[in-house]
Amino acid sequence: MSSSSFEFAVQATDKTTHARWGVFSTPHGQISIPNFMPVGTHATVKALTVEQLEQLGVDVLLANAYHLYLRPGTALIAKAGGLHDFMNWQRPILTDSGGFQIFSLADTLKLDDDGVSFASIIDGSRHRWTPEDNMRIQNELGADIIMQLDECPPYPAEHGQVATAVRRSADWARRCRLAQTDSRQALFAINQGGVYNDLRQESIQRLLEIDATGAGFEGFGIGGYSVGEPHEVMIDSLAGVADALPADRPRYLMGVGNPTSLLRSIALGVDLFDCVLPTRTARMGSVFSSEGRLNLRNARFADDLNPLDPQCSCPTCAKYSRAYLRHLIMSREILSSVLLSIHNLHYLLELMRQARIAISEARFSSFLSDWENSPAVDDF
RNA sequence: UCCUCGGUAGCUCAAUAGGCAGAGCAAUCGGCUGUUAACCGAUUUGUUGUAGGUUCGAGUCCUACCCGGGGAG
Repeated sequence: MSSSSFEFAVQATDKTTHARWGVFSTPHGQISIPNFMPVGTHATVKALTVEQLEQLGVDVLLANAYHLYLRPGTALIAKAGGLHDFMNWQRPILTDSGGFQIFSLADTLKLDDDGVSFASIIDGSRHRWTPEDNMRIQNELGADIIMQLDECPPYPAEHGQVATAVRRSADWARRCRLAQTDSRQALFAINQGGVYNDLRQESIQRLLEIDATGAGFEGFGIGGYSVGEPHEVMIDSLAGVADALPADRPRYLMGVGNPTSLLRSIALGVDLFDCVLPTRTARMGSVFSSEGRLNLRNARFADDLNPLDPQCSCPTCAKYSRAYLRHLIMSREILSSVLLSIHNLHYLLELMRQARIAISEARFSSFLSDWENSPAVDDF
């Protein structure tokens, strides 16, 4: 570890799986692991106030450097005192570099070994980032954890294309590490390699070589999954990745958010997750539940006066019926986004709490098998 | 009573000169995974007011009637 501002303590490791329970300490507080980070791309988790996020027990939020750089601009956020003050969230924040946008907004970007050029999706203006530029931008944003600039290839992608992304991302990790010197910010490198096991391992080796030069990474992201490959393919591939990353640093599986994937990944040794799934699908009327995914738009809920999920302890389930929530969705009332986002985030956060307890009590395996046999398990 | 305009999907409306009746919304269902997403996609519904007529062919032209809006008296 290159800085004393950050400390990672694994308090228990499951005996039969690779699940870990612990704490990652940052300047803005502790992050328990395993944990889920709600996504707040534009410095807001859509539809929710920071007070609601605090009440949900959120440890850490994710924001996006690409989008915030374009609007409102990093200068304003720096002037406000950084992201924490700007958005009034005093707990940990992680910013994503914009690497995923290199994938998801490929039409507007051009990549080369030295960096990325792109046209603003807001006004078409031209921009260019090197890894060093990206570190400066994320430094101005001031998150506790920042991600290296990386290249996230699509799926499917040719071996050669993914290999290029692996090598480029590793070189950018090196440059980000050299450029990032603020001890208040942890830098996470990102593993790539798609579904090619040899490239995943090559990526890890390249990152560990940089790590071994003295200026280590405070954690590791695992990127390039959940971009369209079948779930089983991801889990099979991930099995050889999480375990190969250093045990003394947190492992963050980027962009994965369905409940079963979270638990299976935790069993493989993953500590952190983020995903738009709970909040996006909530806004669209779809919810996690002890009965599995429910689409509240379905007509069968029209006169269902039962709680959303009778087994859920969230504020939404405590007070509102399925029929009322469906009415809000069908009427396009913005309250539906609020109430269902609260429910879905609570669901994943509670799942993570239960996983932590299970690991700490050395019974994660049975916890996982109970899940696999429950109606809540996701359909794949 | 007369004149006039109109009647097409649950709703609002399209449909060249007669030539396979179709859009939006609604409804029903599906999708969403480091957010360009209060989004995207699929599907369903018709005695074209009624009864006749002309025509190879009528939502469209002709006749009568029914219903509604407007106007005149």
